[in-house]
Amino acid sequence: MSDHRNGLAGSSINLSVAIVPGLCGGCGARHIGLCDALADEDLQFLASVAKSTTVPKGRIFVAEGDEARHFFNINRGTAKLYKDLPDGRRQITGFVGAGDFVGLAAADHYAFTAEAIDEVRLCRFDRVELRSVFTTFPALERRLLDVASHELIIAQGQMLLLGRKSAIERIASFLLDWRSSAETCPNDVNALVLPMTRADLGDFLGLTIETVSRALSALKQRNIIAVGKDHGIRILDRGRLAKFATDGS
Amino acid sequence: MSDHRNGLAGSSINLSVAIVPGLCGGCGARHIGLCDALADEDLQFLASVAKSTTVPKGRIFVAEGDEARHFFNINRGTAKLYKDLPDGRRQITGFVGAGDFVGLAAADHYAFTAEAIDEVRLCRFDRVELRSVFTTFPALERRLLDVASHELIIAQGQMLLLGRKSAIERIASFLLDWRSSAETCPNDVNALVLPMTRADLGDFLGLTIETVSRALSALKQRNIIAVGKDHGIRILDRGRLAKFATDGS
DNA sequence: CGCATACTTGAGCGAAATCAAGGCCTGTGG
DNA sequence: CCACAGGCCTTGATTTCGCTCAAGTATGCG
Repeated sequence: MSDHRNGLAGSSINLSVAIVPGLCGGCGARHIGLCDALADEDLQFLASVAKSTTVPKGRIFVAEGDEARHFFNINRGTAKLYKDLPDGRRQITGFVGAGDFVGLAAADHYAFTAEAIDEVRLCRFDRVELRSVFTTFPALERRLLDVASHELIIAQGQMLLLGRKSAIERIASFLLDWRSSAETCPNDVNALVLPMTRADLGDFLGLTIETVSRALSALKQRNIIAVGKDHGIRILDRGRLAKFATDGS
Repeated sequence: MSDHRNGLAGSSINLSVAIVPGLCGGCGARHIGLCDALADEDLQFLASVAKSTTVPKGRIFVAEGDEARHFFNINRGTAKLYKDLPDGRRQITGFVGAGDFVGLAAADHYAFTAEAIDEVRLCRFDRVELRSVFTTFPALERRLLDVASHELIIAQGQMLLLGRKSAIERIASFLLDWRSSAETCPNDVNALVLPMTRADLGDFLGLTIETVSRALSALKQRNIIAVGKDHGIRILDRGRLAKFATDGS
C-alpha cells in the first residue's frame, strides 16, 4: 500500500495528482483510492488515460440526466451528490472527498448531480476507455466492485437513517460517521470539519436547516459537542453522542 | 461442494434452476441474471460451484452481522432485506425477486438481514470460491459491477423518496417502480402483485402501516388504483399516479 | 457603511405517528 | 355446522415532531 505511494515519487507529476491513495491509509473506509489495487507500472499506465482538473467551488461537474461519459476520482476538496424533485426539493445522497469515486452509480446517463462544495481537484477518466483498461488490469475492476459494495452498505445505512431515525439521531449519526478531516488534523478523530452548509446538511439528512440548527444546538447545550464558527465541530462526549445516534437520548 | 451430488448430468439440470436469466429479457432492469454475461460452457461451470436451496416463508437466510460466507441469486419468490435499530424500528432496504442478487452489499460481515416473504428458491455461492471464478470468467465480474452500479442508482432513488417525499408520493412511487409480477401476468404492466404485508411496505417506505393503508385508500378513492384482497393491485390511471409520485397530487 | 449570506431562535401549524376500535379473513376446535 | 382466536387491514381520534413562517444575530465583502 504505502509501497505504491512511495513508488510514485519517481513517476510523472500527473500520476501523483491523478491517482490519490487514501490520505489516511488505515483510518477509514471512505479513503479508498486506486493505488491499493495496482502495481506501480499499472498506475503509470492508468495515469496516462486520466485527465486532472480543478473544479471551482459551486461548480456542477456532473448533471443528472447527462450522458455518462466520465468517471471521476476525487483528489482534494469535497463535493456533494444529489437528486432533485421538480419542485425544488433536494436529497443529497452523499458527500465525496479525497480518494472517493464519482460515477459508479451511473448507467448510460448520470442518475445524480455532482457539485463542488469547495475547490475540488479531481481526476477524470473516460468510461469507455476505463472499460478497456479493465481487461488489461482486472485488479482495477475488482477494486471498483469492492468500492461499489462498500457504497451499497453506506447507502443502506443512510436509508435506515432517513426512514426511521429522529432528527437528533440523524445529526448524531452523521457526526459519528463523518470522517475526521484528514487535511487539518488526521490524528484527532474528535475534531470535525464540515465544509458543507446547514442547508446541505439538511438536504443530506432529510431535514430543514432550522431542524439541523436546533439539533446541533441541543447537542451543544448538553456539552456533547462544541460548535465553532469556521465549520468546525468538536466531539466532546463520543459515548453520549453514540447513544443519541440510536436511542435518540 | 455440489459437484459430487449433481455430477455432470445433473449440472445441466441444476443449471436451469440455479442460474436464472432475467425472466423478462427486455422488460426491466431488476430481472438481471448471470446468463446475460456468460456463454453456455461458463454457465455450466458456474452451476457446478452453486448450490440450489428452498427457503420457506418467514425464514431468515442472511443475518446482519454474520460472517459473509455466501452470495445468493434468487430464483423464485421474494425476499426482504432490512436493517434494524436496537429498539425494534426497521428499515427494509429492498425487496429481491427472481434474478436478483443478495450479498453484494457485504464486506466481511453482512450489513443486512434477508428474510423470505414467500417460499424462495435460491442459488447459493461461496464468496471466496466466486472470487476465484472471477479470474476465469472476467465477464462475471463485469456483470456484478454493472449490477452493483444499478443497485446504487436504485438506492439513491430510495434516499430521495425517504428523505423528501410525502406519504402519498412514496406509495405512488413504489407502485410505479414495482415490477409487474412476472409469474402471474408478464404482459399486463398495470396488474401488480405485492407479496409483502402492509407492515413490510411501511418499513420499506419509512411509514407506519396506518399511513400506508390511508395512502392506498386515498388513491383507491380517486380511482387511480384498485386494491384487491389477494395482495393484488391494479393501476387504473398511470398518468395521475405518476403525478402523485412527484408532485404529491 | 449597506447589503448579502449563513445561521439561530421562537411561535404556530400540519402531516404523519400514536392510540384505539372495529372489520374481514382463515384456520382450529368444539 | 358454529364459535372463537389471531393475523392483517382499515378507519377514526388525538398527539407530536419537524416544517413553515418570521424575526433577529453574526460574518464577510463591495
